[in-house]
Amino acid sequence: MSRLTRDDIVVGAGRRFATYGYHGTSMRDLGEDLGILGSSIYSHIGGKQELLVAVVERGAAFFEEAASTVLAIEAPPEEQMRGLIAGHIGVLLDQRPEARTYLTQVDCLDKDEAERINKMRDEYEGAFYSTIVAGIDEGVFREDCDPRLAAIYVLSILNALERWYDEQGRLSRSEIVEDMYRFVIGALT
Amino acid sequence: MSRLTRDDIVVGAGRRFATYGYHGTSMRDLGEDLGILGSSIYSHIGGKQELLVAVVERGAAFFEEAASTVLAIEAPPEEQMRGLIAGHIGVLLDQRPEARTYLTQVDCLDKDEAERINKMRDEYEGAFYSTIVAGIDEGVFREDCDPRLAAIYVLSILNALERWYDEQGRLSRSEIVEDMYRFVIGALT
DNA sequence: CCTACCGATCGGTAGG
DNA sequence: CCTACCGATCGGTAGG
Repeated sequence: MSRLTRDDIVVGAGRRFATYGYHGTSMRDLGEDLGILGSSIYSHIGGKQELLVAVVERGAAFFEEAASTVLAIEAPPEEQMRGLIAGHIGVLLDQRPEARTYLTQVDCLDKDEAERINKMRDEYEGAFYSTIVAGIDEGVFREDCDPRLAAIYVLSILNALERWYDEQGRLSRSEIVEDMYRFVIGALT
Repeated sequence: MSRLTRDDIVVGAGRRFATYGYHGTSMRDLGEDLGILGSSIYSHIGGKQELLVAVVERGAAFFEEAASTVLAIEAPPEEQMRGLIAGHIGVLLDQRPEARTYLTQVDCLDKDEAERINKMRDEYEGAFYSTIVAGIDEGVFREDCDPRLAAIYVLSILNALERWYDEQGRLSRSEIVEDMYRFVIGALT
């Protein structure tokens, strides 16, 4: 049993926040998960709010990295969209606590922090938006479609996955990617 | 200033729960909104949890009523889907506090209540599922589409609306209905 | 990372 | 619906 690091605390906080929400988590709950007292957490971090910021930032970073990896490779819009969908689902399922906290606990952040995170979210949404616009410009996607709304729709489908997907269920991860890709491409073409 | 009814309390609770969440709302906060003391609320209801149940039940009932109104009218699957989309958006925007609480605070319910509400949600989802299956059977919707997943996707798009739609924004309600309908029908056909 | 606390706030009750 | 509380729990600190 060695001492915990700040990262250990942030990871533990992510798990709690994802399951019980920010307001549903006490520092004593979190301490119990980590095997220390609630008051001991304060030797690693400044406060509960700082912990939420750290978790949400990790979540945002995972999504951004996935998107920039996809956008770095030159590919037709359809393939880029497939990559964005696969990447998003990967983050959602591999980094579930951070992803979920990022998606559901943003309005527990202080005003300034919430604004910063929402800007990051808008940038990420931009990856989907640009891909759709490129598809329209190249004539492979329908023209009678508002790309800004379409980007929101695609992300809505993706983000909801975390609420219903069961890793032990009948559908594999790649089946989900394939089904969502077909649905989205069907809507866009 | 006449005395408040139980319904007044439930409506007020819906507003608070929708904005700050169940755990982010104290009985004193709620009392302040209503112009009474937190402790006075207990002359109308048994406890905070009972209040959440009442709000969430109202939310579920609004959606169910909208769906059964649509399904009561015989119509081709495409038109039925348009009705379900319009009805869902209507509830989401006209009953925003209850709808939002229903969509986001279910896991703050005690286990038995949560299960009951989730069954209601599944039934509601069934309206979308049946419509999609009918469309496939009649040959107007694509066959290579999992109707169970498609129903989830459509509801995912609809439910997310509450997070981004601005009543004062550039898009009218009927424009949203039309755009979502076109996206969904594009994906299903 | 623990001991020993702090003031504030929580959901809720008794009695009127 | 208010007064006057209750015990429990909250986020957080001082000092080691």
